[in-house]
Amino acid sequence: MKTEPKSPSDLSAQIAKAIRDAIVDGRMIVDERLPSEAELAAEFNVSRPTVREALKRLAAQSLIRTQRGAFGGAFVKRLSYEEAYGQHITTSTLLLSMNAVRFETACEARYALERACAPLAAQRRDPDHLATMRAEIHRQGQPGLSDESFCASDVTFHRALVDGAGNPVLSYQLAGAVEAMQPLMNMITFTERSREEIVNLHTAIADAIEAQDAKAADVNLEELAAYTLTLGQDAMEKRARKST
Amino acid sequence: MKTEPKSPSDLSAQIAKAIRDAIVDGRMIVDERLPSEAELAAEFNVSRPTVREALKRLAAQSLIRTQRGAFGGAFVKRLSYEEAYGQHITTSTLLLSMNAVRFETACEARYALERACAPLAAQRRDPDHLATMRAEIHRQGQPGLSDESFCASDVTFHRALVDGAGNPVLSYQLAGAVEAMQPLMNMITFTERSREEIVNLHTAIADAIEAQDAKAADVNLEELAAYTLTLGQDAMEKRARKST
DNA sequence: TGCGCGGAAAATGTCAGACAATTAAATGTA
DNA sequence: TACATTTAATTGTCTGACATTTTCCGCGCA
Repeated sequence: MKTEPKSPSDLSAQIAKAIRDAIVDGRMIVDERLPSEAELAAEFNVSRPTVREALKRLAAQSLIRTQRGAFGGAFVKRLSYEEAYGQHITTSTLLLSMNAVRFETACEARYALERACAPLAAQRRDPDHLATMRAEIHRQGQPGLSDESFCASDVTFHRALVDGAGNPVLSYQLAGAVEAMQPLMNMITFTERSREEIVNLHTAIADAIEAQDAKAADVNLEELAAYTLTLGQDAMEKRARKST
Repeated sequence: MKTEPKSPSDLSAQIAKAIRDAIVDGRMIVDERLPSEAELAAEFNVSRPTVREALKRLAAQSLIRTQRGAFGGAFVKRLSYEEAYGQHITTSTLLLSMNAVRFETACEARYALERACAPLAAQRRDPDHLATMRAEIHRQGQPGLSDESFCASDVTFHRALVDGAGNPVLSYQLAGAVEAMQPLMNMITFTERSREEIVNLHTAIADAIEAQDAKAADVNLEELAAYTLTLGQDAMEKRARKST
């Protein structure tokens, strides 16, 4: 665990990088214990607070966990799907919101990815996820539902579709695309008319999955993508007009 | 920026969360300056080292950047695509390596996602990315190329395909899936026979993109997926036999 | 008046030492 | 043997100090 680069400042970043590298390329394995803070401080010739800052950086990335007490310390942490999901969603959301990504771009990405999942979801047809989809469709038909709740339900529906593919790696990669769209979708005002349209398409998609008809699922997803796009563009246009 | 949860220990995590929430849900905007460490310490009733640990956590997620000197401090950082890529790739790679994801699962996810990009790449047919693909195909045909280099070239080829869709959000989401596969692919020994097969399929894919023939691209990607899967399964089998 | 130069000030980066809190192992006792 | 107690190791936090970097402001000088 040597390797001290010579970039002048930010010792804690250098130390974090050295340890991170050791973890990423397998020189340290899951649940292995790191040296104590005092030992690391001695090893890198820095003070304990500096080492601690480095360790906190790694903790923020879920690379280590710490235990207090005797024979405690920092341990290499097994990255769980849940934590990876969370990090990915946070990053994706920020990426979209901070870089003023166009609605069309995000929408295109999201539906392209979802359409990749649909055939697998149809093939596997998981009853749990199908039930979730049906439940969310029902909720979306309730009158008096706020736009935000409608959006949240939409996200849940699509997450169920993605998870229905039964591939956790796929679910992880797509979690970001689906969830990060929510803030953009929240700008849309869903009229009764558009809700009906969406619910119909959702129903068609759920039916197709249930019937294991990948082709039909794809067609309806494509239509939903096109429809969402027009809704989004209308909303963007209205915002633009209002601000001028 | 109040909100102090009551979980007992780990003050720095609580403070980091409070600030992160403020950034994520837009109460702080890009390039806005955070209070100085001393001010934050006073605000949260903790010492400066504790505040610093919290800030380092945020820095590790590229949420803030710091500047030294007068009128320096911590600023909300605009998350760039490059940094988001990097974080996503690191997380994806660790997720796969630490959770013993089956080769089949990762492979299925990767090709499902790539097939989602292919129609867009075909439609847009970017000359730069096409040139990259051709160059990598040429490299893959060179005799004497190590397995590792072959893999690296394969990743570059597929990255070019994905980037060819011309959708940065899509590229970001897929970067993890493509790059994180590399360690798994590196376990495979590529015979001359299998390299030829792969190069042929790569060529067919590049041709299809160039001809804007989405259907042909999809078919060849599907075939490549199936072939990669058999290669991977062979390699896994050999490893299993060797270890028994 | 205009320009460069230097010091003051503000902020982060780093260090040293101390104490508190927590936990597991070692030790002692019934 | 089983249980309670001590002890040692380790992280969590605080205080105070100094080093370093950078900007701003005013001063001297042409």
